[in-house]
Amino acid sequence: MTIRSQLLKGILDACVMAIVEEQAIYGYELSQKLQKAGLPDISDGTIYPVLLRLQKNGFIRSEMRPSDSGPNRKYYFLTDNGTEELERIAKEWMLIASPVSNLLKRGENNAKHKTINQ
Amino acid sequence: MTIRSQLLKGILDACVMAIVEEQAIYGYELSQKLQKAGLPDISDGTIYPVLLRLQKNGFIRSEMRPSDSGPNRKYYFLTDNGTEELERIAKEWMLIASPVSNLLKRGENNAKHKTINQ
DNA sequence: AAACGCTATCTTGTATTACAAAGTAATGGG
DNA sequence: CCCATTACTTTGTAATACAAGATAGCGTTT
Repeated sequence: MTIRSQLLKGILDACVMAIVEEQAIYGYELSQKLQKAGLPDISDGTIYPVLLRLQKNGFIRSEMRPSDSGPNRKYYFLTDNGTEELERIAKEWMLIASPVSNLLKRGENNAKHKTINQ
Repeated sequence: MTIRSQLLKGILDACVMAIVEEQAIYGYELSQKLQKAGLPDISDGTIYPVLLRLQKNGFIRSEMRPSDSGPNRKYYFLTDNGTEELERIAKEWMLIASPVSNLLKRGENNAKHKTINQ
């Protein structure tokens, strides 16, 4: 498993909900949106389970619609519960991301750090 | 499992390494450092497995030292491999954290977003 | 029509890891 | 001697990103 996989844990659901909130979207298009948003190479084997999970939990709902070119598409919409959940996760994210980013900046020049214990 | 648990996945190792890089430290003290850094309530059931994993992978090494009050302490140091790994994870973190934060900002006012599909 | 490529979705299995829970052990104070 | 505190370890569980594979509709080319 890659580092990236681990970093995405838990936050991918919120990313998907954030995109669905902006506009109703179907799975295949979603992976392209994620790519544009700066999260490339999220495979459909990842995305569809996320969508199913979100729907099962009542955070999104779906609606089949025909396509001009190709098989039917399942469009997803954010529910009210989904909006609440998204807000909750977004808050938690900020709470975690901020201190982590600070820690990982590591004071720019680490050669300086020679503590008593070293 | 909480949202927070998921968000911490994969990044906790790097946080621990970042702290160990600053100064040699033992497990018990580490949880207090994490607290101060803005990551409270990381239990020892989480921290010690992290330390064991990092050591097994050669990213940190340890050294027993007597304590003035209580049992001996196992101090941890970052290895050269650890420094490299930390840098790798830090880069990946920035790559993920930035687009995620953007997505989760959700354009401040979402009431406006009424697309054709809604 | 047969073959192909693209669009689109779903399912199964695996590896990883935060955390709870429980246990072990050393020290010093009462 | 008991107990609190410090300090470390082990075991088990739940959650989830992803690979891999299966299914199927549509248009274009052969």
